Amino acid sequence: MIIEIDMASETPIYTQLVYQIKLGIVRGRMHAGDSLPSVRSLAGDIGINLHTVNKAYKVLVGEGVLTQVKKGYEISRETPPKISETYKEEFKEKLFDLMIDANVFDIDVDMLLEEMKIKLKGDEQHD
Amino acid sequence: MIIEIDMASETPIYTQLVYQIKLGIVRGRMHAGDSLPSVRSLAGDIGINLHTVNKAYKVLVGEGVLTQVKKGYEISRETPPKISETYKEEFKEKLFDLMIDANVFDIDVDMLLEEMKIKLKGDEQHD
Amino acid sequence: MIIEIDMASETPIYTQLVYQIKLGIVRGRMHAGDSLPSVRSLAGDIGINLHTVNKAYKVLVGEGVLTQVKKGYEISRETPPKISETYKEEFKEKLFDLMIDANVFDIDVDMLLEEMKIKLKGDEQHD
Amino acid sequence: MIIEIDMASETPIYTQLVYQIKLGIVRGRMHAGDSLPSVRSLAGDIGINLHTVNKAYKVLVGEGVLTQVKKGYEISRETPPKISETYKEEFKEKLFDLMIDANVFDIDVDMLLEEMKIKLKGDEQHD
DNA sequence: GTGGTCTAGACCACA
DNA sequence: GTGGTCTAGACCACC
Repeated sequence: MIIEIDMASETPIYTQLVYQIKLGIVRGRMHAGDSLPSVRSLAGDIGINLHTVNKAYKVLVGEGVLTQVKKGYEISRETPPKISETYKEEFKEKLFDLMIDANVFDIDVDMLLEEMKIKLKGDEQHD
Repeated sequence: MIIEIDMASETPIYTQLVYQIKLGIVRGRMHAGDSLPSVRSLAGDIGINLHTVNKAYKVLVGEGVLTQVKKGYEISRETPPKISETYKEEFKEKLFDLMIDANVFDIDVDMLLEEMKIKLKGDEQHD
Repeated sequence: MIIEIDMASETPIYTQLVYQIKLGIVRGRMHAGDSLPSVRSLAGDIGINLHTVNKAYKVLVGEGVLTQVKKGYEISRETPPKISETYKEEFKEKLFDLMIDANVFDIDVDMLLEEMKIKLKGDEQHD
Repeated sequence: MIIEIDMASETPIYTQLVYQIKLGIVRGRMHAGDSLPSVRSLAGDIGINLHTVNKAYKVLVGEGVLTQVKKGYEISRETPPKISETYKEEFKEKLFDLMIDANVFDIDVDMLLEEMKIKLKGDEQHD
């Protein structure tokens, strides 16, 4: 698993981890039913605290992205994970705030989104 | 000034305040050179501490959105405020993370953006 | 009298006024015994509050630069004004702090001082 | 860390703290990458409020002297911190005002500067 | 009236 | 343990 963590970023490490795992799914590197590395081994590989990995996994379980099974964690088999209304509200709030900034600072969001669609596909094909 | 703060939200109050003020500008309710309510009066109106308002104002000054003058704070007269490269990077990161979630949870971002463009204009015209 | 006040500056107006008056003396535009404009007229000319001009004059009296006489204020006849040890200590502190910044931010103070010596003389001769 | 704060001074405590930290760097007592004492521990040691220390640290981060990392604050690794034009203008203003006073009060700045260069080096070598 | 500074104490998120 | 946020209340400088 390829995980990139920026220790200097202001984004909490567990949050970065959450998004890196989701990114793996979006790019098609990980599929429903795949099992994840153990908390201990992943923490060791990345060089971060056990608790941090644990928290990231718990968050993903809470979102329905991962499922905890006997032998550890795996990608949930039911897709797409159902998201709660409150989560969707949070999502919209965040997006709305970003749009406000885009307006205030004159950022071209449409162009950025095009870039990102490409970046999201990433190396989807070489997997 | 119309300010809506959700005390139950996990978003810090000062951050909400920052976005509410920016929203006022984007919607055309406040214009370059307009002066803002004093730290104490706004705090009193909203029912929060003056330090919280102060922090929001300071953040906006740091972003170039507000300017501090002898008699208080006002909307910066130079528009649009130039945004630093590092800030833009942060912006892109946040947007990228949102796009990941949109993919994972099958959210139609394009549709949401249309909604938001309308919401952003808001009551621009009745002012 | 030529007084330049920057209302947008973070330096208090009365402080700017104090320095502008001292600058007039240093440049030889004003001499011992000269009387100053009345508080009211100067405030009117600059467009600031009476209290502000008053405070500046009071500070200068306190420093021995001005003397209050029946008809108003005049430049002290005794030169150079004696300064207290505590004032000199303050002066040294300020200068020391500036030197620290010069070191940290790699500013060439010697060069700046040369510039300033010229600027201080200013239009000394055309008066 | 050696920090000297004058509680009776009219200079704000956080400002004194800012200069004391810079002085530590200039004197070579602290180097790029060194981590600073935690906000709370330093506040406790000096006997001031943690918010006051916090503000000093924030100012230094804003100036590029300190960097905030996950585990706290550290001296920025990139040296020297680049200083903005507006900051340099402020610096020149302050220095100019001091030079005015030096002229008015007949203070020998050149001599003081020599003293200060020695004081700045301080105990650089015994460390 | 305005903002600036400082204190004291609380709760939370992160690692 | 670390910093982030928020509150409450105080005193001061400036205009």
